[in-house]
Amino acid sequence: MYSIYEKIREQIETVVKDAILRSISKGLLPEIELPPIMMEKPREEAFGDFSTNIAMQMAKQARKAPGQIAQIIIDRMKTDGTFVVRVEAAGPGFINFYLNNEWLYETLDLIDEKKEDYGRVNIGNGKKVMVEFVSANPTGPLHMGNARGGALGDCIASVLEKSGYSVTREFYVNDAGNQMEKFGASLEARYLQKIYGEDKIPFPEDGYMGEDIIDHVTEYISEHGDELAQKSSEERRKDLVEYALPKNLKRIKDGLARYGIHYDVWFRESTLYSGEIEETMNILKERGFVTEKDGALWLNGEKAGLERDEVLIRQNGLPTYMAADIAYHRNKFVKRGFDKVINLWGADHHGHVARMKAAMDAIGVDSSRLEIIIFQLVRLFKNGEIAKMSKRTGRAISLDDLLDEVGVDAARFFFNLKTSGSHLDFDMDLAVEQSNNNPVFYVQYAYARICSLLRKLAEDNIVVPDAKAVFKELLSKPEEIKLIKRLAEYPEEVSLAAQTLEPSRLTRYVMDVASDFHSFYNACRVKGEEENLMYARLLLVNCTKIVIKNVLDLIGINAPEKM
RNA sequence: GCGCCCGUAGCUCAGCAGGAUAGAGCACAAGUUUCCUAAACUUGGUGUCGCACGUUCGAAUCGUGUCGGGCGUACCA
Repeated sequence: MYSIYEKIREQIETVVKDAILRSISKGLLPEIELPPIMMEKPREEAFGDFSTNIAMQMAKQARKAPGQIAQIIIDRMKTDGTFVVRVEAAGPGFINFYLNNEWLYETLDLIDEKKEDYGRVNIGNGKKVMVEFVSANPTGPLHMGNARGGALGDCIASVLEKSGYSVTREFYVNDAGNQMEKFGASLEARYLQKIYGEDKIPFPEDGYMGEDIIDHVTEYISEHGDELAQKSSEERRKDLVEYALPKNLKRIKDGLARYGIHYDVWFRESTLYSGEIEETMNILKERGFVTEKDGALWLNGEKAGLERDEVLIRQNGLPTYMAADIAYHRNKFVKRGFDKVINLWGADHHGHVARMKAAMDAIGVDSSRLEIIIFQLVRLFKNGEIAKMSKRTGRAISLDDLLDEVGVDAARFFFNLKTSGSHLDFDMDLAVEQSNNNPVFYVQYAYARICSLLRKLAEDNIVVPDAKAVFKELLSKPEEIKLIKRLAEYPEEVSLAAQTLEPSRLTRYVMDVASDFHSFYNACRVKGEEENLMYARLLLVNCTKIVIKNVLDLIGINAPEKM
């Protein structure tokens, strides 16, 4: 068992199902096909600990009023040997269950037993899943979009790991194709401008405007001089790219490492050019998905279910980004055998989603195995004003800048505070504020407070007891009960975060844990209480510590023992 | 024009495999510390769920239309 919810769900399902079957056999309900019995937590505490809407689900088929059905079921319900102490029909036909506190005390046993594994669930069954994220162009520094995608992707990967999937984190390095051409052309232009003067050499219209390009050539010249001016353009670009690309990649790698992100695989686009793109194009040809026109090779839109045709191989013989990407995804699924692939793309790439999915079906890979998460872009706020970031204008606020200003914890926390679909305004002033306005501090403070309490008790040789040896039934104050209920939700939260691919719910969850803890702390003393009560509370405090730590570890945020 | 995302309290957002009086945090106001970290807690009001139709016993949640904001619509990536 990994979760008390699991146990309660089983109990309620069994009890309800048995009651329904008994009712049917007595002719009180018609013989119908049973809908799945859903257990939910009522919004209001007054509606019991858990409820089910099964009576309403059955109403149509059974041709009876939901309230009536609920009562029939309840009258035949046998709850011996379960947590359930009272059942009632309420509202439009809900069946509400009231539990004794035993399930809460078992929660503490479970947390104490599992410790850092509390919250681990198994919905993945070891399935191989890849999360590909950030995959920033190695033509410049990481920007805010990468920062959000990075925090999100890394946490999604962590949540899936906790949920029983075998996870690979991957970064796709676009070290080939058109943008490398543009990168080379941009470097070359800046190089020649340095030597002959800015007004003498035009900068390519679609070149990379960033300061970093200039920095590269400045460094290059100081290390290697200006003899490249004499060489051919082709050679010049090649040398400059070979100089700058590894530097950019290292910077990206270091920046992400600082951000707490470590990849299993850095996959280079260039490796696809020695056969795999061609192979993939041949498969598309064989399956009849391509047409040739105007000297180019196209993906047939009509056949693939797209609005229009898409170029795969240009007139000049070079594959498009899309051709490489199809080959890349074929590599993920076919060559490397991932059951499921999750890609994180910024909103500016959403147009590519339908095309990639269609392309997967076209090469014979079920496109439902490819999940693409589109996250909305970020607006950075500082001093109440929008702080612009743009790789093109050269006035970019990079990931490094952000981390310098707000730190890793705040960045990761804030980027995981909202659902990926929501537009995100990042308030840099709030992120560094050391007050209760700042949710990062709020949560970390709760943890530090717990650690401090434990230290104080340890000074008097009072240590956390074994859960089994504690009189847990002494925990009965509203603040204690509320906190334990919250802790009991954790595995469920992990499971939901994995299913919806929304780690933001864990960030919000840990804020709730912190809040419930602070309330408990203000209402209940530990040190100095009667011994049995003190140990019971001490156990609860330590369980809270375990849960907060587990969540913070999961989302990659520091849990400070002192603040 | 077409496509995708978003529109819920003054602000930032949850809720959206339809279900019980729509929730948090912030802001604002008043209180709480001889006591384990007051970076904390307690109490207080707020909503045409963008708008309009439709499906349903029941819609913030599903469908259609519409308005507003963002993004996309290249032989760019």
